[in-house]
Amino acid sequence: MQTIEELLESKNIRVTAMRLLIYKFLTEKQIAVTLSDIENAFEKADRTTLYRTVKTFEEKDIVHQIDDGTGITKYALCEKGCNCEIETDLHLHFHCNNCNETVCLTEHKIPQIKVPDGFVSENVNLVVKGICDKCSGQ
Amino acid sequence: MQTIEELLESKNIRVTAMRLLIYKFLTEKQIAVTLSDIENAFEKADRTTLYRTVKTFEEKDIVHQIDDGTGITKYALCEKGCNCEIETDLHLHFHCNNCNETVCLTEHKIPQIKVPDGFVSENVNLVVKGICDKCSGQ
DNA sequence: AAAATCAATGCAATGGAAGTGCAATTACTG
DNA sequence: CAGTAATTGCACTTCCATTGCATTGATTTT
Ligand SMILES: [Mn+2]
Ligand SMILES: [Mn+2]
Ligand SMILES: [Zn+2]
Ligand SMILES: [Zn+2]
Repeated sequence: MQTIEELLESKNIRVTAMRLLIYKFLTEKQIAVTLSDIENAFEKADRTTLYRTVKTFEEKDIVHQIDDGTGITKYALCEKGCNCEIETDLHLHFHCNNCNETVCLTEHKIPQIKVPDGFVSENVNLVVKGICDKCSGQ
Repeated sequence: MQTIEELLESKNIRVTAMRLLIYKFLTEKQIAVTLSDIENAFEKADRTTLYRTVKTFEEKDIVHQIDDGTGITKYALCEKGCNCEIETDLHLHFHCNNCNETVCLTEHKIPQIKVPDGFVSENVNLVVKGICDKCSGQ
């Protein structure tokens, strides 16, 4: 089991207090978060720093971006061993219309999607919307 | 075959010159369009009018909104007989990474997606990204 | 037909999120 | 410890979406 410090170093990211805090925040959240969520959690820090930290994490495949259709970009930690870099880590995302939370369903891979002749599929974004387990009350 | 006027009236939308023009524009375009696209096509008209016209069309299930991941909302005419209102008209959308165009693949229905116990699926957004037929050169 | 009513349009302004330039600060290197 | 490079904070900008309000235009009522 590697520490967060070790993880960051292994990805060639300098360890800073801010980065450790944000990484920890992301691990504790079980859902995808917006930049505003992070802002609210770290009111002392500057928005830009938080923004750039997340962008750094994204470049280094520590988090992946999620477009759940709300119009606001969300981020979630990548699973260990995920292959974000080859854009083939195609798990689906679930957005709850009730609580507005979005979760990664990493177990649920996206099925092969057929496209018409002449079209070349490189990447797929699949978001299921509905009621999450917490809100459906079971 | 009903005229555009008849279609609008059947949906309880007042027929105006602007609405006829925008509807016609949408039928001529074979791809999903942004508000800016419409703006450029109607430079004499005010952006707000165009915006509200499209919103009206959307409410009345004449167009549907498409989130193709570019961050800019696009719109396309609904097929006749589509069931946007019950959110079960689940065709997929294709976004070309080369020409940046997005098309409805209305023939390609979205397969049934399994979600974990406790989750209730109400709607699915599926966007395939890659190279379109025009750009793949075949 | 004129008055009254209601919807559509145009203009101006706002809000929210994303992104950038630059200076100040902090961390690393020798 | 000095020099260098990366990180952080502040201010500013851009872009798209959205709203308030006055004006114009169309429809209905008398
Ligand atoms: Mn995910
Ligand atoms: Mn479509
Ligand atoms: Zn929920
Ligand atoms: Zn193309």
